[in-house]
Order: sequence, then C-alpha cells, then structure tokens
Amino acid sequence: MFDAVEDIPPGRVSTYGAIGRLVGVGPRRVARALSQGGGAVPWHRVVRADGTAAEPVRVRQLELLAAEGVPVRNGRVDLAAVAWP
DNA sequence: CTACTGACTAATG
DNA sequence: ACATTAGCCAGTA
Repeated sequence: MFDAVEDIPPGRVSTYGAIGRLVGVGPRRVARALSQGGGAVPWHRVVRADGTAAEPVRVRQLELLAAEGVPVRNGRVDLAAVAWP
C-alpha cells in the first residue's frame, strides 16, 4: 500500500479511496496506515475524496502541496486537474 | 463476544 | 454549502 503512495509523482495527488481500491482495502485502512507508519512516504499527496486535507495535518499538507505546484484553492485541492489515476 | 472510535465515502434533503 | 445517514473496517477496551 505504501508502494501505491510512493508512486504518486510530485505535483499530483490521490485520495484514500483511490489508493484503497488500487491495493484492495478500504479507505479507512489507508488512512490509518498513514496516520501510523506514514513517515517514510509522501503522505501529503493523499487527500480526501472532495479534495480537502485531513484535519490533524491539513495546514501543513496544503503547504507541502502548494510548494510542489499543486493547485490549491481555499484549502481545497483541484482533484480533477491533478488526481493520480 | 459487544461497543466505540476514526488522516473515509457516497447518497440524500 | 451544510447536516444527516449509512456503509465501511482495523484497533482498542
């Protein structure tokens, strides 16, 4: 599952649900995995299905994304434009 | 075993 | 845009 997250290139983002489907697990499982072991993967490239960031990290995450060139508007990522298939 | 929790999602009003 | 509801599934108590 961490592999799937690692594969997200800079400037692109994916969602918990998308990762979950790729790996074959539920989105909550992905969220939990990142919340615990997330230090070694680009967790900031994983956002919610609506493009918002998870509460505990949302400020930091939006900074990192914006720093990578991801279009962020009002704390919301433009998934249609930068979603990783 | 049950009950509750949460970096979630999708549908509905 | 906001609130509610139901589904989801691993951890924890």
